[in-house]
Amino acid sequence: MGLKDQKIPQFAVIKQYLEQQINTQQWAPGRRIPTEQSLAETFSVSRMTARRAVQELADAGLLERTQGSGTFVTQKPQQTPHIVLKDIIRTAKKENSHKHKMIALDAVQATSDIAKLMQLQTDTLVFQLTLLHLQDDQPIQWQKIWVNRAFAPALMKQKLDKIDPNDYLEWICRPQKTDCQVRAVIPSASQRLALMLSNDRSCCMQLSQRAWSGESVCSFSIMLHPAHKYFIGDSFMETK
Amino acid sequence: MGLKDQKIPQFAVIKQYLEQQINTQQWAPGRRIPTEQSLAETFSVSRMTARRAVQELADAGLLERTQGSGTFVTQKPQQTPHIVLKDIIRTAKKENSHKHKMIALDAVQATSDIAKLMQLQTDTLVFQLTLLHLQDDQPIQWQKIWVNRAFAPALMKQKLDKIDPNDYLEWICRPQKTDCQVRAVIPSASQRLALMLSNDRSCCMQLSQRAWSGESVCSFSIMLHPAHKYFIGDSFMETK
DNA sequence: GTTGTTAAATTGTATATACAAATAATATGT
DNA sequence: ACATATTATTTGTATATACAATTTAACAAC
Repeated sequence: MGLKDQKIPQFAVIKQYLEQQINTQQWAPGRRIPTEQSLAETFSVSRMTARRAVQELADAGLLERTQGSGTFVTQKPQQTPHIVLKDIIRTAKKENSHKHKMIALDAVQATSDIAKLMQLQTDTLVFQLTLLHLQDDQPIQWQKIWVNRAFAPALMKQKLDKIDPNDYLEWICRPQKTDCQVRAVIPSASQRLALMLSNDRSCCMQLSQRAWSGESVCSFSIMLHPAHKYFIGDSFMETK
Repeated sequence: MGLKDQKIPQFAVIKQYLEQQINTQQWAPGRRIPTEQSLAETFSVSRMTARRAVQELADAGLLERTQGSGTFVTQKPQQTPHIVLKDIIRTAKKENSHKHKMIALDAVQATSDIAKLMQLQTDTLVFQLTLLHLQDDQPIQWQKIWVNRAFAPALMKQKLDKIDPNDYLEWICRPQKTDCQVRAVIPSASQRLALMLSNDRSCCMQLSQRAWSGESVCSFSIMLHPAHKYFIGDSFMETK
């Protein structure tokens, strides 16, 4: 065999060719690309092999296919930007610079708002935790958690001064899915005090998160971060 | 044929079965799933059909495959949540409830900060636009845009009262990539005035976005939204 | 026991074929 | 000219088969 006999499969070769045509705008968005049959003949492969190349690019969103009509270059990449929600607590824990402080721990009746969010009856008993997270002894997050008692009946028996309630809950509930929301808010007086925000003209990034296990809500959590210590997205603003 | 003879293809049936086994934890993460051959026999289909079901779930990230060994349920220790950055201006435009107002339009020398962000020499001339976006005649976004003149030399000749500068820039620059960042900020006096925020105890969600074309930055934009009119993520807080 | 070889099992790539389903183009009938 | 029917094109689903590549297990040699 020749020296250059790579193990690049043929469908990958076709895929590469198609990608190149699309990315270099040789094939404008909306334009129809060669049929599977045509590609198969051009590259001397079977239709199924050509099909795989086209199909995978369609799955990736570069192409759109309609039965009977053909395959077309996707009109709008239409990239609504995605961003990752960074978990500064987890980061701090990895650096061993994290501590937490329990502020309050009660069993209370769910308000109608909380009950709705957690899909429980109003006045159902839920655990309510308030805590403060510190990094290098500086407050970075004020957190309030409401916990569905069905998922963590022994919560109040735990040594929640030693172990982070979030870790305990994750261990117990094993949530598979989460809802998230990000808002900018003005902290209350007590929150400002806890976060040591002297300036009364300060605001916070509030992260709300609902943890699901199957069809039930295990917990609902509100996390408040001082705005100057937390942002989300790419960190291009502080390059150099 | 029977009444219930749906057009559900067989690979989809197998896919559904596999998904169910995984989601209900019947097959724990890390566990090995039946081989293609085995699935083919169980469901009385050819191996290629069974393969398709497995492959598509692997592509979706639910399964992991290794040649020679087998197919396994993916272990996902934790999922860092992703959220989409909603573009309320685009939404408003679709509802025909959008207007915009130019506040300022100049050619200025880039400050060192802006120059760094846009990868230009300090003091390079850039266009600087300030505008206000309204939905149903209510201000929803204050925006400041810095534009690389190389990408839009004729910008100031446009009728930017009629056409949204963002649309013009997208048309001209055709950005392929964007950097994004979200912060909570306290608006300045002029911003508060423009956004009609009477309360001085209000804060804003600030979205910074850098648009790239190839290796160059076409524009940098800061978008300020009143906190009570803008959030990102899932909208579970206002269900019902 | 350790090492090397062989064999079996499993996924990966590829082909040739057949028919179904949806669309687009063409022909037909009035 | 217009509506209808037919045909051709193109993608979608499915099968049967073959061989390659990789991993795991079993076995043999030392």
